[in-house]
Amino acid sequence: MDRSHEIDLTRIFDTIEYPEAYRITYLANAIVFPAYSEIKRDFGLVRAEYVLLACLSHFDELTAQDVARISRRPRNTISRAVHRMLDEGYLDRAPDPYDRRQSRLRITPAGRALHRQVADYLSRRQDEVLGGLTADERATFSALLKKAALQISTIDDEGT
Amino acid sequence: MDRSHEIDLTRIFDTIEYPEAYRITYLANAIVFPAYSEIKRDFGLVRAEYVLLACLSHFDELTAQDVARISRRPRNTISRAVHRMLDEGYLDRAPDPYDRRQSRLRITPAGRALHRQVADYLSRRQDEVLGGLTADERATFSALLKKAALQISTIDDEGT
DNA sequence: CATTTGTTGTTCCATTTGGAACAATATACG
DNA sequence: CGTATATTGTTCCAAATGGAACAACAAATG
Repeated sequence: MDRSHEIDLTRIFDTIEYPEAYRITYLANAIVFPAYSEIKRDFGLVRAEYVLLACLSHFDELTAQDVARISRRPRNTISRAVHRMLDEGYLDRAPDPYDRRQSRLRITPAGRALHRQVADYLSRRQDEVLGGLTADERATFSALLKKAALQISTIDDEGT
Repeated sequence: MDRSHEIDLTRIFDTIEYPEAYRITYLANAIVFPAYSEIKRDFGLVRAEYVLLACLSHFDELTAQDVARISRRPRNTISRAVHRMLDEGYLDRAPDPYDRRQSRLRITPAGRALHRQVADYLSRRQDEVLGGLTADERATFSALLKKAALQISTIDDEGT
């Protein structure tokens, strides 16, 4: 416990030029990093891998490209994750009869079970971090997060 | 514009097991990634580097360790960033007379100028993403983000 | 004071990462 | 129909990344 020069390191939350962006990324890091380390340690899963499992747990059939779009991650990282998860038996892949470039991915029961465990780690950390909010605050927060997140899909799809 | 199977990719915002965590990281990615790419392209700065500049723009003297704590990034990445920014003349470093393990870092005017440019990229993207919120919503959102962010400092410092 | 324990900044190394280019396939358009 | 353009999944490669170990120094403990 040095605290020798004793500065308030949280002051930057107010003074930074992009306060919301800063706080959002700060929160994201604070939630995801610790959980991510545990997940890697306990299950050997890399980020793109559990993202893939999460997506396939909530859509019953997706292409790799779909996953990339949902998760906003580069296609090649998803491609790698797909191979790995196929090898481990967490995924099934079937060629799309109508478009031979792509394949349709599905999660297996084993994959789903793994996802549930991983999701627990993230939920726990999420609740820890948001534990300081009242139920009302949290509901409001959650709703605003959703609104902002949906806004992005609007912005970034408009070029399409 | 294929949209061949036409799925609503945003459905996962509601069905995911950790909705707030998911939305937060989604927002963080959506804001930071595009800005980050531009910053790398236009200024050749890597993430730890502009984080370092941001910290030093808002505290007039910090050690590398302080920066690591503020930014929640591993010390070695900060160490690298310090060397690079020193070489480029964006930083000054002076040995701490009271503790010869550490040095005191300060930003130079050139560093500050660079930070301002970088900050613009992030502000712009932030405002784009949050553009869908009303002024009231945004104020509420900002306050809740801050509260949650501060909560983290509490949680994670308690072991100290 | 001596020894143990903790901290800082750094280097080393293996892994992860994402951009770019690619072949295969599909779509658009003359 | 045939040629140009776009899309999908993949491989290649260079770069960024973070954990672990390290030396130098400081603080705590007996």
